Amino acid sequence: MTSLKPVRGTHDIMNEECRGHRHVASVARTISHRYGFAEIATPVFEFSEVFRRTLGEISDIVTKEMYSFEDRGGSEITLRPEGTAGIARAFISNGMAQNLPCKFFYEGPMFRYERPQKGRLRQFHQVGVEILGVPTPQADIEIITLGAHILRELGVAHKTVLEINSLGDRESRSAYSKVLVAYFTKHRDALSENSCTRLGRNPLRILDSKDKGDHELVADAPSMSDYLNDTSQAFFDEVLNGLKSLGIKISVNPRLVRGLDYYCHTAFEFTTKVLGAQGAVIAGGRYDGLIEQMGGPSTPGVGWAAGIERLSMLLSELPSSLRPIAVIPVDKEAQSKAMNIAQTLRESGYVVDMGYSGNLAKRMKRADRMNACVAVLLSGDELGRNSATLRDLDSGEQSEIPLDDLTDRLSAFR
RNA sequence: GUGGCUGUAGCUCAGCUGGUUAGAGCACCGGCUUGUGGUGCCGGAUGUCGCGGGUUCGAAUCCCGUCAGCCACCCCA
Repeated sequence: MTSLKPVRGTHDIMNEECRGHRHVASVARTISHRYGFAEIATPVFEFSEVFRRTLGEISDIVTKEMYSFEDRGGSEITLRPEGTAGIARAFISNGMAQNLPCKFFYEGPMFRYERPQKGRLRQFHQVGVEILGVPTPQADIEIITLGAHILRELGVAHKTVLEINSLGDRESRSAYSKVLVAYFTKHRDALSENSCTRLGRNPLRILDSKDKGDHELVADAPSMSDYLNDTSQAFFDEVLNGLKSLGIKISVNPRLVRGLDYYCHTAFEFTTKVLGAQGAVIAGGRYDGLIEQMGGPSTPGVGWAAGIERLSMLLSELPSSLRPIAVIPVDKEAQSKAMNIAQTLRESGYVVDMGYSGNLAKRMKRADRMNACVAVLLSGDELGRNSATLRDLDSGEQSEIPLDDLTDRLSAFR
């Protein structure tokens, strides 16, 4: 056991946890489907270039978190660290610009070489959605509403808040960026070490620094909202109003930013306080520049991704699973007939458990452990009379019934 | 990548300032009950005390290293 451990940051997902993951994924899938999103499953690995181009050479993900390797044919391959890049690639590869808009839902494992922590693993799982080809705020509104809907359906909405901000279009953003760099450069001495390095490569990120000293500087820093040009402001207002009219509660957070260049306009996160430091459960934004940056036709996009593990930890209870029916042969003569009966029941849609060995007591015990609702006891004698014993495992009541009535009688336990 | 805490049975943990056969509860297996589970009673099995090295007459206990987990930074889902 000591030598056969899973790789750091990975683990085996089973039982309750597995059911939790499944539940999150299936709720996300069905609700997304209701909004017209079609599922897409891109490969879990791509040429490394796909991620380098979309995530940018300087992002943390690309510089230190990718699982990359050279395959036997000499290709540079990377296990996907997130889902959008693969979809953008698929969009271009398949010439999907021909029938816009495209609405995609995806689900699956992602890989990032990070130091494991609560809500942060090296192999983790996401569900996500993307809308490609819609330049107007309707897409932003729809996609955020979808996120809120999924959280509500999962019963975790009350544990989250929706934070939202606008990064403006390219013009607004670069104007703001200049002012911000100037401001922080002036106060460089007071800035934390981390933020000083961010000043050079990613000044916007200073805005959500966790350093206490930085907070004061940030509080007095020029605000993005003052630098949005008219188009950008109008866009943001429309998103905000649209969400309000759909009854979505929002909290505008002018310090919410996105690191990567191609992000513009809407940036949002559904965050929670109950998961410690890893508070974002759904995060996304608009990325009008992405497809073009990858070499495709200029196509606007907006999307989000959600962490299945994180959402799953928020779940307070799982939907109850179907209780099985235990089919129990009491003696050897009944063994093969029991198989037949179990098979018939399974084919008519019942969940049936039948153990492989053990006397009656053991099989009853097993039925109990499996949380079976009813046991069908079969013996040679009874089968000779064409009957079986039906035992209600909750009340303990049991009676002998004709085999022909079995399916009907069991329907009461469905 | 940086810092702090932790690592004893399948799980949750106890084991005081080093002292000889390493414990409990839950779970598991068996029996009371050879055709009846969930409660009860009785019994049983299970550990290279994370791994490697060191100090010592003696290490689960102290020291060093390493690996892993947790928490935070960083980053993000």
